[in-house]
Parts: sequence; structure tokens; C-alpha cells
Amino acid sequence: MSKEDSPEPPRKAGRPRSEKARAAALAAAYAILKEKGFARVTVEAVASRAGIGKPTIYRHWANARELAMAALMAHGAIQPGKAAQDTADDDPIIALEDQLVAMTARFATPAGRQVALMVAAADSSSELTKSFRNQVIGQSRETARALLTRAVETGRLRADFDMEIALDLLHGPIFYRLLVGHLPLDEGFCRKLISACLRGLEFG
Amino acid sequence: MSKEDSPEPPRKAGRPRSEKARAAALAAAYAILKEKGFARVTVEAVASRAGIGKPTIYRHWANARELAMAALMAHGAIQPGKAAQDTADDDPIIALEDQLVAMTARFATPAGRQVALMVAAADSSSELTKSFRNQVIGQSRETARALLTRAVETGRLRADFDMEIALDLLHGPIFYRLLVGHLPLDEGFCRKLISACLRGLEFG
Amino acid sequence: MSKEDSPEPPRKAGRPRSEKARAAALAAAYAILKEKGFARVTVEAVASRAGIGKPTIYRHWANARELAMAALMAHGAIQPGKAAQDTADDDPIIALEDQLVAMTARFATPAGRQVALMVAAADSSSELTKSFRNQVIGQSRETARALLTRAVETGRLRADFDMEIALDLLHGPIFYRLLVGHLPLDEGFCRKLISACLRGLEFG
Amino acid sequence: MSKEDSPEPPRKAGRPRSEKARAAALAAAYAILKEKGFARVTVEAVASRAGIGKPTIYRHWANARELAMAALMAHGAIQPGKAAQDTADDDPIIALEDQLVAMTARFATPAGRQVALMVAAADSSSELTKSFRNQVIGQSRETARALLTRAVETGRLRADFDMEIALDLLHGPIFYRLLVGHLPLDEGFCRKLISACLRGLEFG
DNA sequence: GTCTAACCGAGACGGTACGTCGTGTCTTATT
DNA sequence: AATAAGACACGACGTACCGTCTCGGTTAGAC
Repeated sequence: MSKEDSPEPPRKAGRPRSEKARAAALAAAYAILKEKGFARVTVEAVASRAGIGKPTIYRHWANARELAMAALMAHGAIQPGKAAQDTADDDPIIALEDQLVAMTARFATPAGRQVALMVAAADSSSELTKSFRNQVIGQSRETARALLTRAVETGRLRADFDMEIALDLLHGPIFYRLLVGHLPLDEGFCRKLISACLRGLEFG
Repeated sequence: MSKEDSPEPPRKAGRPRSEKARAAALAAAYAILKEKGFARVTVEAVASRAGIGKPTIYRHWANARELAMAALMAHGAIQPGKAAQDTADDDPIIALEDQLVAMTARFATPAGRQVALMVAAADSSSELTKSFRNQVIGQSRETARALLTRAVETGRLRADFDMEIALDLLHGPIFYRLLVGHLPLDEGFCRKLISACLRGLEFG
Repeated sequence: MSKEDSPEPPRKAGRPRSEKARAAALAAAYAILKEKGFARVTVEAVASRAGIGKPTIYRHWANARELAMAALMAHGAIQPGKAAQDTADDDPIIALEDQLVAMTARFATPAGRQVALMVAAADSSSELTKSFRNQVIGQSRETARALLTRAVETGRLRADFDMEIALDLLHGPIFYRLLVGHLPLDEGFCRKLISACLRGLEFG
Repeated sequence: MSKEDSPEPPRKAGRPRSEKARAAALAAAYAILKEKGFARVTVEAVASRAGIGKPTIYRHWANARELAMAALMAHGAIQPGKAAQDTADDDPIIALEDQLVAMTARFATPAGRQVALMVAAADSSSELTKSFRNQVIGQSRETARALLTRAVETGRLRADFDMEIALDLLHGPIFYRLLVGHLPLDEGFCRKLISACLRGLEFG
């Protein structure tokens, strides 16, 4: 509510209140996203709710989709948290399975599906899109990568596979079912999927 | 697949729907789709171009997206054709690889990505959506299913795997890269993917 | 009231029009008129409510306005009734005043204003319009005409005035205020109006 | 009549409304009114012809009828001009007669009838409607009021009548015939009407 | 007793217009 | 110099009725 951030007097001529406006926009966008869904995150609605001007929004983001992505990122709404760590096991394979099941559970909701759809529908050339995509799918990939690496190191898996392919093999079918919707996406599928993948990654 | 109307001739009252109007709408929608892209397939533009009324379009389709899907289906723009058959080989594994590579090539274009996105973004509860999804992904799955079955029968693959999981394993990563775009989708990826899958499906 | 022009037997072939359908249309139109107002008396709404087809309505009336007028006439909703007779007095002038006050009270309501507006807005060349107009304004004019005649005969008024002008003088200002709405239309106005008509503006 | 904004400068935020857009809308509406008639003055047609957006029109006027009224007012198409003054006579009664005959002639046309109908059909609670009504009927009433006052002052008329009633007595029958259409509205009627107003119906 | 013409309900047709929403740009007054 | 406020041109939305036109199915008078 106070105007000056005390540790950093803006020092510019004029009044660069833009950080406040930016935060208000992100908060409003996030609130609308939660309450009304992605489709209702319009520039007009956000500007009105945040009490800021539309041009101010356009100065920060190219359009409403980018604003929605930024809002999700700013609120850390995508990051899995560290729940995966809690189930950490000596066996990296079991940990991997738990981690993928948890990720699937997070995405297999209307909101999760929307987030995946936002990634799919976004303009790939935008930096913000890349960043958003990285937040949405990167965390799980990195966790899985670490676990696979450990599994290789401990001799649980053989070493002659392409890591990126392996990650796509584990994640691809989940997002495929999530987005295409031809068959249900549940824990049973998830476990059978991992099992099938591993038969290819394990020693014969 | 089949449309049984034999047991139930619907006995509709009133003037029947004009097949001419329907065809004009589909043709106009398809033309706009090709010329201007999916986003320009609006009900207004289609009605204007087809010389029909907007309400007539709404009588046939719920919204512009469904109309666009119907237009693509009506023009057989999605079906792979039977080119895959030409490359049929005695070896079902090689045929499978060829078929997936061909499918990937078809989708790894702006238009192909757009079609996949339409499937992902569509309302899953609509019959038309299901039909569209079936056209988009069904053909490849059926072909792959037949080839996998043959491979099992000829002893090239073991028989104890879940067929749907196997199909998801083959197709999922392709659509994952197509829609998420985190890594390139090319023939090399495709072949390495199949190889990785098969190591899990083959006899140890 | 009767349909048959006696000198011209219509000699019609084919199925005659259904009196039932006609009555259903009028009843539905009247019901909508009462419930939702004149503007909602659309051909579609009437057809739907009456359970008849739109073309059937168009066979009977040229458009929704004529149908609405016909509905009002069929239900006798316009005719003043004979209340005026109850107050009949020996003095035709007093009776005239009572009658005009009563008529004003009937029209000075939203519904009455609507009826007057329908007359004003109707296509004057239509027979139905003339008939409707006659029902709306004719009764009062005829009553007033009789009372004025009696007043002349009994020596209460002089005889050298134009009867139609006199009737317009008595009714015109009422409908003027009713339709134009520049000043309130109440009983006080009505009585002062009659008094002014009788006295004139000049010195006696 | 006067619009006081001096005590309250409205202190509006945001971009002010474009006078250019407003003028373009009024000009287009007026042109359509003249060329095609009142019924064709639709918001869509005006927006298209004026090269402005529909929402802009809705920002300025509540609907097409108000826009049409505003267009007529803006172009002074209703005001009688001061032609009546030219015929000004020493005798206010003759001047009054001339003025009413002139007004009748202006209204006894399809366009004039349409204007009167617009007044009758308009939403009385709207400010614009009141203003329009004032333009349509106010001028004639004011002129007549002045002439009657002069006639009283010069002893031509007695002074004990209600002025508003007198004005309604003179104008009401004209608008009554104009809108109801039961009898012709011509100069003869007009002159006889005035005569009857002045003399009254009773014996002197 | 058919024939058959005009009716009936239902409802789709091409249209026109509605009033709303959202886009991305712009203009103005304020700070 | 950036802001909030909000108007702007544009385009599309989905709906309501219009008045017309099939449909398949009565219905009653004419043959």
C-alpha cells in the first residue's frame, strides 16, 4: 500500500509505479484464472479488476495468454513442490514411478489439462512461452533425469539409451492421453506405462 | 464407425435440412481454413462465403471449431490415404517404422500441428469431437495395431504386452513433442523412439 | 362479423381453413399480449404457444401487428362495455363528461397507451386496421355523438357546429396527451377540457 | 432548456468522446432516414455508413430510435423555421390560424407523420425523448402561447381560460387526426377547428 | 370411393439486426 | 514520462424473428 519500496528509492525522474501495476495485473489475472478459468482471463477483465489501464498491460505482455502464463508462473502454481522428495526411496525406480504418478495426478484435472493446453497452444517463439513450458514440463523431466541417471549409476538400468528419448517415452504418453483424451489417464495407466518403458530400458 | 440408421428411421417432422446448405458451409469453411488458417474460420465468414445464413450454420454445428473439424473431416484432409500400404514390407516392424515416420512427417507441419491442437482443444464430450479425434489419431493407431499383432503372430514380438499402452508408447512421444515443442520432431527422433519402444516389446 | 359475403359464394376447393387453428392463434396472441406486452407478440411465439404452424398464421394475417390487433378485437378487450349507461343522466352534458372521463381512465394505463399506439402505428390501408381503429375510437365517438345530438335537441347546445369537429375537439386533446405525453392525462384535465370546449375562448 | 455545466465541470477521466464519431453517426443516420426511411435507421447500417464501430454508437445512444431522434434534432429537420413570423399580422388570431395551418401542412406528410409517431412511440422517461418531443411540439405551442397571450392583452379573447388546456385544444385534434387517421387532415379541418375552439359549443 | 387440392404441424431456409464482448490502439488529464 | 481511465475502429459472437419454402400427413369436397 505504501508507495516507496524503502530499500530501493527508484531514483528515476517521474514515477515508475510500474512494478505495482505489474503485480496487480498478475494478481488479478491469477484470481480470474482460478475463479472463472483460462478463457475469462481477458485483458479487459484483468485491467478492470486490477484497477490499471489496458495499455499498461500491453506494455508488459503481448496478449492475454502470455499474461495468464505469467500469472501462473508468478504464483508458482505449476511447480510440483517437493512432495516427490518425501517419497524418496533408496530405489530410484520406485521413486521415479512415484514421481510420475504424482505428476499425472496433478495434470489429470481440468485445471491441469488447461495448463498443458496453454503450453500446446502458445506461440513457441516467445521467450515467455519457453519459460512457461519449462516450468510446466521441465521440473518433472529434471527429476526423472536425475533418477534415471542414478538408476544407471547403481546398475539398475543399462546405460546405452538416449536420455531425452527416455524422458519423452515416460512423459509423452501421459501428455498424449491428457491432451488427446482418447483413453483415460489414471494411475493404473501410469504404472503400466512405466513398466513397459522399463522393459526397454532394463537389461534384457 | 458405422452409422446405423436402419433400426431407427428418425421420423423427423418439418422441412429436412438442406444438404446443399450443409455442403456449402463445409466447402466454404474448408476454403477459408486452407487460405487463411484455422483462426479465420468464423461463423460469419463461412456464412458470408457460402451464401447461407448464420443460423443455418448454428443449426448444424455448435460453433466455429466444430464446423472447422467437420470441414476437415468432410474433405478427408486428415486421413493418411493408403500410402502406408505401398511401403508394406514382409517385415511388420519395418512397416511400422515407415508408417510412424510418415505420420510424423504429416503432422510436423504448421497445418498438422494445428490439427493436433484442434483435437486437444476440442470439447471432449461432443460426438463430433470424438469422431474427429478418431480420424486424426485412429487411423495410425489401427495400422500400428495391425502391424504389432502381425509381429506378435510371426514371433517378432512377445505377446504379453498391453496393446493400448504399446500404441500410446509409440504415438505419445510424437504428439508430445509436436504439441509441447520442447525438442524437435524429426525422422531421427522418430526412429530412435521406435527402437527404444521395441527394446521393451521384444523378447529380452 | 360474418365472414360470408352473401353475393359471392367462394366456391373453394380443397380443405377449408381450420377455425380451431385460427382461434388457437388468437388466444395465444392475446395471452402473450397480456403477459409480455405487445412487442413480444411475434409470429414465432404465437405459433409455438398455440401449437400451430407459422404459415397458418400468415394465411390468416399479414404480420404480427395485425394478429395482435385481431386478438384484441376477438377478445373484446377494447370495447368500453356499457358502464357509461349506468351513469346516464337526464343531462346529456353531464353524461358526456362522465363518459369521456371513463374513456380517459381506460386509456391512461400502459395497456391503453399501447392500444392507442397500435392504432397510430398501423398501416392505415389495411381493412383490419380500419376495423381496429373503429373499435378503439368509434364507440366513444358514437356515444358522444348521440349525447351531443340530444344536447342540441334539448337546447343545451347550439346547433350550428360541425359534429365531426366537435368530436375531434373532445377526443383529440385526450389522445394527444396520451400519445405525446407532454403533460399528465388525468380526470382534472379531462373535465377542464370539456368545459373549455363548451365555452370557447372568445367572449360570449 | 439551458444546460448548466458551469457549476459542475464533469471532470471526466479517460479519453473524451470523439465529436467526429458522433457527428459521423448523426450524419449517416440522417442520410439513411432521408433515403430509406425511419425503419432502416439501424445501428448496423449507421455504423457501417459512418465508418464507426457499433459500440461507439451504443456509447452515445441507447438504441436506434434515439439515434434517429438525435439525428433529426441535430439537423434541425423538425424546427419550423421562422416562416410563421413572416405572415405575422396585426391580428394575433389570424396569425395563430396561419401558424397552425402551416404546422399542419408540415406534419400532414408521410415524413411528418413518422416524426409524430416517433414521439408517440418513444420511451417517455428518456431525456432525449423529452428533448425531441419538445422540438417537435414545443415550438408550435410556444408560438401559439404568445399569440394567445397577445390576443388576451388586446382584448380579443377573454382571460379566464387555462393556457395549457387551450393549447391542447388547438393542437390535440390535429395530432389526433394525424396519428389515428380516422378522418382527413387538411387545411379546411384546421380552420374549422380553430373557429370551433374560439366559439365553443354552447350558446354565447 | 377414389382423387386431389388446399389445408395442417413442423421446422429448416436465407436474411437482417440485435446488443455484447474482446481486441489492440489511441488520446486526455493526472501525477 | 508513465499512468488510469476510457473511447476508438474492428470483428465476431450467439440469438431472435422475419417471411418463405419444403416436408409428410390430414381432410373434405369433387369426380
